[in-house]
Amino acid sequence: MKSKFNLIIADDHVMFLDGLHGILSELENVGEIHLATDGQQVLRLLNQFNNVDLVISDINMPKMDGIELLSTVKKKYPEIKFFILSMLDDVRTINKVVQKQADGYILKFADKEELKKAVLEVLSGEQHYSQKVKESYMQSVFERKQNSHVELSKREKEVLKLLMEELSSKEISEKLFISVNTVETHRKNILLKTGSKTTVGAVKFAIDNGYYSE
Amino acid sequence: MKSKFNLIIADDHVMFLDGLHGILSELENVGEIHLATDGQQVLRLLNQFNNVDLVISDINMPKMDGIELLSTVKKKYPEIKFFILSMLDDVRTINKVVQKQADGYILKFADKEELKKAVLEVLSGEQHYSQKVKESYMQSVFERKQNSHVELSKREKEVLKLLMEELSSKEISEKLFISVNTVETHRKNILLKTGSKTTVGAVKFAIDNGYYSE
DNA sequence: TTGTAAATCACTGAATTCTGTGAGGTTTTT
DNA sequence: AAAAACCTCACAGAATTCAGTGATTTACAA
Repeated sequence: MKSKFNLIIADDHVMFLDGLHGILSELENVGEIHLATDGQQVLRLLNQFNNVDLVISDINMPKMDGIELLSTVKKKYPEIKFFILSMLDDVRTINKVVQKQADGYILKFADKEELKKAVLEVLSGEQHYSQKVKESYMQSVFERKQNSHVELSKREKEVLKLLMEELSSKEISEKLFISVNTVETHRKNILLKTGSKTTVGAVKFAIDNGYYSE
Repeated sequence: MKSKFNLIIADDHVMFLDGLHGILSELENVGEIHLATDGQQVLRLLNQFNNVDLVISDINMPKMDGIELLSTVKKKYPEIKFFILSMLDDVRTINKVVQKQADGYILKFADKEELKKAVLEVLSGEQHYSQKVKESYMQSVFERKQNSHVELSKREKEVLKLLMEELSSKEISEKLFISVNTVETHRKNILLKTGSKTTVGAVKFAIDNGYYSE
């Protein structure tokens, strides 16, 4: 294990960045700390310095957000540790982060001791997720079990996607060059498969399962 | 002008609070700094210490948010300076803060130098608003009614929430003990306010804006 | 080859949503 | 005190969705 590690911290709130910088410089085995206010800047820094060990990043940032940055970094520099420091604690965000193999996820509600601990853990190869994050993730895993075996057909997905754009059955039928009756049948089957009573359920399903790209 | 001023800083992100504390202790004419993680705690501190000169507060906080706290403090302790430190830069929020006579509004995008400068200015009786805040406010003054910001009424939120549970208008009316016609009117207005063509749009809005807790 | 799933279409009737318009009382803001 | 926003209710017709049933064709797999 190295004695000095070099970091990049990214957050578009400069003031928060200043605070983080202060907190992390208190750690003895931390060497250089580079600061960035958006994702692209992080990539430039990684290009410039080839001795970076850990990237700590917020999610909401201009130009390139933390999730996208995470993907990019993990693909291009698989050996670099990456963890998310965000105030977002919703299920969907957490899912994305876990899916993309982040080494950690800390909420900004945490105090600086937890942050320091997390940094040290991640640097030594462990993972560190906030308690709340873990709970949310468990919950989502449980929820997913309920509709994981749900598979929509290709056509049903197309219909659902257009439905998400607030089109009526008639409008969808015109877009897909099929009969309104057919669209209605597809919708019926979508409700059946997703266990929904109304279109509302189908919309929630679509969002939960990524059939809808906002 | 006093030589030492005492502050209270309030933010529910403990880590941010730590950072702020560090930054502000660098100022020479700052004396005691009290920390709080919600609005009610600030009120308790004000009750306990009668030598506080300035409160710096975030907006999003549990128990009592920054706006409400601002009102309360300004009413009860008109001589105490108060400024908002938030990441919210939407027109509506800014309007409220300006209306309620805050001594300043700084965005978390600012750097620590601006924060220090702002603190000193406010302590010496001036106001300090971030450039962006001023711009947003100006814009809102000109645009007046063109508020693109969507705010649902309390009742509308209730209806939307039940709608998200796949209830029909009839079922919602039974839950809220109101007429079906009323529910329909609320739904009508929800579609209007959110600019939706169908319920699908309302559902997407609900999810995007956290009106739906999965 | 037989079966299963998918995609297509049709018909009906009931239920629900959407659109439009109006209106009276309450609460909040200005 | 006046204005604006909110909550309530009503009616009505058009449009849409939902539920149930059944059927043909294709495609892929057991």
